[in-house]
Amino acid sequence: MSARPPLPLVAAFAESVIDLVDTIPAGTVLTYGDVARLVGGGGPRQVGAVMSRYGSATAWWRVIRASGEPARGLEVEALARLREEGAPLTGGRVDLRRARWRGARSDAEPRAT
DNA sequence: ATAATGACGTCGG
DNA sequence: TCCGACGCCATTA
Repeated sequence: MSARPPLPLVAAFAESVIDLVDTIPAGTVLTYGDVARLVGGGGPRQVGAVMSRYGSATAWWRVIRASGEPARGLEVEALARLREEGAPLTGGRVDLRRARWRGARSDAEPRAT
């Protein structure tokens, strides 16, 4: 049965992360911390680890850092993708205020309007 | 078993 | 607003 490479992290966690990222609508983004909090496990670094390993099969560019900058080393590519999707970019940075996805129970993120 | 690493986050200056 | 230091948590050396 192990028809796939051994998962470095807990399979449930990895699949949850991939599934959630795959659910992010185009033009919107989620931070690593948000993903970690939504899947309810580990931390942002673990999300990054999963993305680094299996993110290639997902919309990895929709997962960015809390600073609004895309993943380290993939900034250019990610920004190009985001721009294509119509994500609000501000000087090589994503406007989390507008671009952060509010579909998955975002009831835990207070935001001033 | 201990130390270092990583697609990060938050806090203080 | 920008920069640096410390903290997190699982994997790897």
